[in-house]
Amino acid sequence: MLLFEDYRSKITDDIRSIYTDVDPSDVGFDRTGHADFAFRTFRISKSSGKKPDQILAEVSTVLSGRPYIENVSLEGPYINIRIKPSVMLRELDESVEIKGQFPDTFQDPERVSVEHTSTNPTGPLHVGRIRNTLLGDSIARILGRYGYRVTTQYFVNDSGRQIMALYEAYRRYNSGKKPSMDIILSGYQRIYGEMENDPSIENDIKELMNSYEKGDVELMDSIKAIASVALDNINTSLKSLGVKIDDYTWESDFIRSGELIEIVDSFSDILNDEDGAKYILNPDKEKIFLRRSNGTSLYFTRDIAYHKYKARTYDWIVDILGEDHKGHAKNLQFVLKDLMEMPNRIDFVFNAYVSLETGKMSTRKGNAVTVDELLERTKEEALKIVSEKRPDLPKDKLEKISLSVAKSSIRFNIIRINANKQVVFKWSEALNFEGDSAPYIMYSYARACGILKHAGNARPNYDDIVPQERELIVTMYQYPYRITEAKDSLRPDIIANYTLDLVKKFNDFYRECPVSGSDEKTMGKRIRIVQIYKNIIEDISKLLGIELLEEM
RNA sequence: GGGCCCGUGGCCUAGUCUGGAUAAGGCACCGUCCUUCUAAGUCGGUGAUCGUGGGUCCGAAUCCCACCGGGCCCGCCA
Repeated sequence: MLLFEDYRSKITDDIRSIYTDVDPSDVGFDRTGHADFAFRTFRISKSSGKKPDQILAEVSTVLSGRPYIENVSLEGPYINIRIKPSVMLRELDESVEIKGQFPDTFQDPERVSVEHTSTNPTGPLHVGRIRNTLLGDSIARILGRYGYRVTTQYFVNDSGRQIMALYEAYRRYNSGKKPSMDIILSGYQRIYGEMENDPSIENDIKELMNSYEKGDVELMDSIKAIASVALDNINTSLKSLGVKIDDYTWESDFIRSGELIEIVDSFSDILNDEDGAKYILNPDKEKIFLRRSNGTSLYFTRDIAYHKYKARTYDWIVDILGEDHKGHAKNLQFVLKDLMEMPNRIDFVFNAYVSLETGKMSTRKGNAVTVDELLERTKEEALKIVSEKRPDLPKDKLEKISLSVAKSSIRFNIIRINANKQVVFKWSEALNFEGDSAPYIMYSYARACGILKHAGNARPNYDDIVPQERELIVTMYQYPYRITEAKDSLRPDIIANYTLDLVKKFNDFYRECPVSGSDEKTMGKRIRIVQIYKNIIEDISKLLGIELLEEM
């Protein structure tokens, strides 16, 4: 959990001590610039018959006794509440100075698993997939920041039909050659083309699945070896964006262990049969198949086993899935919660698809922008720009800056959009580093570093706060509320959009409030403000995967 | 046919959960500011029937209903 002075709760509690029936949603941050907090009196006026100025008098009586309240005033039907900026600044400063961060985190014992990516190892990671990756990675980081003990998970498919096709392709076309991503991918694309005219392929795949399911260890190992080549390639791409997976689980592990058979057997009471295939019914009377008629297992059953595995270690299971998995997730939820009565909290986060202007992305059809390609081109573009802007810097520094800009931009552009919105990938947007972008944030950080480099020493001071300072302080103060919101709704885009708002406030401050050269009291105050800002941007950068630079 | 998601200036996005003060940013376009801590920045301007039509409410981008447009799903695939 997060530790900080929660004025919103305090104010809400005070108001509710007078009007017990007040709706907490009537007390909140004001977004219109009238105050810090606003209390809407409509409902209380109606229920109590009191006029707004009577309500103001009563609310003022309670709130004016609080040391953090600056003033309480009435504007139409709104009671506007302002917090003393010096108190907020002191709160921020002491947290940063003493705890090293604002807000401070109290380590929660609860353990959380965040599964993301889990893409089939059949080809290089592409732009359509990393939306899932980056969502999951940021969610994991946000939950960790909030205080949970978080582990990221990747479920590796080395058992499905697609992987058998991949392996069969390698065996037919490239047997004996050292497997590489190119060889694997081209074979995979080729076999789906030839399958239509050559029924022997289908038969061979079926045969492979049978041997596999019977526990042919040699076959399992061979397939795992091929899948590993693709997985290594994917992992290299993940690493290039700063994504780390803590735990890989292979689907084949549950076949080897015999657990899948136990799971199907455990449903014997409600199991139905269709030509030897086994299924159960969901509440909508739709069939959920658990085993094929030829006895081989299905992804759904392997996923049950995987979730049983996760439930042994984690209190809270979070799965990031493509929106095409909504049906799968609904059924999984039904089986785990209703049938197996799993007590763990389970949440699914869905991401809508990223398409190209030319249509859908597909590994099989070779119609996709890979992560490596995206990173390469973005880096080139960044290098062009930074070389123009900073001809004074040496080559290696320019390279370093462009790489950080590229990684950060890619992550930020994807993460700042609400996950259930469909996205069309456009190079013109990916290569734009102006406006609402990662470099905008990074640049403001570099400016903050510049200020601190130029400023001298001065004793901290919290007095005589001017409007631009106040706006920045209030926005920084809101940070823990935004972390909490993002954690509750599992939405990193909330943090991304908050950050843009925060940077704008910092830019206003930067323009209007010189630090070095100002009198000692003013400088003492502004150095503290800049240091807090720097600290919060550093904190946020870890949540969003932005690589900050002291100069750029 | 059934289910889920999305629709906000020319383009992209926030706000929708929890209804409330002038609908907030960015791109593009026009104009401004580098003798002061980095101009990847700043300030100002043009530009929005919040998909359409009903309804609820003192009050609707936000809630309800219908419809339209786009996406996804409805496999013994994953």
